[in-house]
Amino acid sequence: MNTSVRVRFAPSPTGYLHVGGLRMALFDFFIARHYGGQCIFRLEDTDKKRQIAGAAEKLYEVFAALDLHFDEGPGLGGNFGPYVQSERQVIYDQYIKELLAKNEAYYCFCSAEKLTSLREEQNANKLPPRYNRACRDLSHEEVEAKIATGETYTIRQKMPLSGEVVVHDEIHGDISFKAENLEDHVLIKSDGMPTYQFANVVDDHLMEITHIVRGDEWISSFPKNILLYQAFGWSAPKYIHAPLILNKEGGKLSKRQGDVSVEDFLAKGYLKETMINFCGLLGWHPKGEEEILTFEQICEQFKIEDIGTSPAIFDLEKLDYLNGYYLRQLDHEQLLKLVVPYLVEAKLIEVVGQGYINNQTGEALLPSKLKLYVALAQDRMKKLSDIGELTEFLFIKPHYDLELLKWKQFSYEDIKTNLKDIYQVLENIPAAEWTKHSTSDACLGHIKNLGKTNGEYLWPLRVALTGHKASPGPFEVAEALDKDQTLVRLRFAIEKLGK
RNA sequence: GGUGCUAUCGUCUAGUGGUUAGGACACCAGGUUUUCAUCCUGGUAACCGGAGUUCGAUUCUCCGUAGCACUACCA
Repeated sequence: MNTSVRVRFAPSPTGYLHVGGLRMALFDFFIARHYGGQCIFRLEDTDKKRQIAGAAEKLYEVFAALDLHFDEGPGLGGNFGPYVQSERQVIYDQYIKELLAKNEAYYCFCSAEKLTSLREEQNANKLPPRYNRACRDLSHEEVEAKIATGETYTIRQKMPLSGEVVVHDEIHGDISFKAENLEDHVLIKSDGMPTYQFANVVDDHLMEITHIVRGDEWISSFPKNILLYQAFGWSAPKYIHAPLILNKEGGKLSKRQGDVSVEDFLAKGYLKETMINFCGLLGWHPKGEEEILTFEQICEQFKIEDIGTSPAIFDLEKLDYLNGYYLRQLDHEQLLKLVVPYLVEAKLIEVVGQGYINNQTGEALLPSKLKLYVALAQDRMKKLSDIGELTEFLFIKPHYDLELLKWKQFSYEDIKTNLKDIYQVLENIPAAEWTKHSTSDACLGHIKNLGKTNGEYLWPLRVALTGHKASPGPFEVAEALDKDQTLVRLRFAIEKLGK
């Protein structure tokens, strides 16, 4: 018997990774890594109506993008396979026979229509909708006869008729349910496939899972699961029901509202560090006051007993903050690499061999220059996809209203004079010495000598270079642009003012 | 309707039978040689309600209220 911690992430094949799913998987990883165990991936594809081709591969891709790697799973190997439930049919067949033999389960021949009308009737009479156990006490002969005539059937679990079932959750403590509220639920569907409730328990036992982390929505089926373990005579693993993640309105996070698929977040340019840090903090909190944590740091700190109990709202503002923070930590080389696909998408550049071309002008762009462009946006980015909007003015001469050049109550005449003045100063700086420091020193020195204020020179200068009311400072922009382009833009502004 | 879970600033949360109830995001103000952003400093802001236990409850118990989940041959 394996004594180390084993946890599993067991998604159904929905075709994408939900942020709630990521949070669950993350908790699994944190536990596995903290307590020194294995994290297993198992695909729960027992619903034939919801089959999606390549679901496991798609999920693997997302996890790979997040640098998260399972220890066992389909295609990964491991001694407890197969790790796809649809490939485990013989196992379920064997175990349901055992349950039947132990008289812990029974055949049910009630049709779906019959069950539906029963439910409707119960609802109409304000009774709790529950299976009436019509087939629970069928004799062996009756069952044989029905099967012989080809009647379809399901197999249901025999629940206790009275008493209380007390189950223990690692964070909620004991939870008790009255037997009368428990239903003889279906274990094997009429197509022969197991339900989640059955496959899950059998697989968790066979795969020697020690800790089950799942969402709070499963609490209501918790007693059924425990009863199944008991029916088999197995000891149950520890259960951890983690709080749900809600949207801003306090409702369920759903695909319809967008913003639930991890792929989408990644595509928009949220970094893996952000997703891991942010989702890791949903329903769990470190002991200390530092909230910016790497995967490794969380693994080190993560304790099961620190998992919270109340639902958490997925706060996009904090996600943006966190992503901005991680973006600012990147060096320019890393940032450039990450941002190139977004610049291409924004049609600002094209990648040609090892270099780039400015898609707006058709001119070649040195990587060192592009790096300067990108660096200008770094402090302002919330996500990688912001890059286009933030740097567009560098690639193409900006259009702006004349009025934007005005600084406070200065006249166009004043602005024009100042711009011409600054032009002179800048023109005198040799191209080879053109840096943000040299331009800044020269301009600021000049303004100071004149006894003027920075704003009356620098505001129009900045607008002339960027065309925006909010942008990086003029000297950084001038450096990124180079001397020629800076002077071109200045002349353009001066001409504009001349009209 | 039934069953269950949950309840501290707007949000994520820490915390305690006696605390100036702490941090982070957001927000506001000031500073950082022009704007925006960054950065720094400061600030506003919370224990759902009612009983009970107790010298004393935000903390423990009960009731209520609210939110959410489940209530399928879906997971």
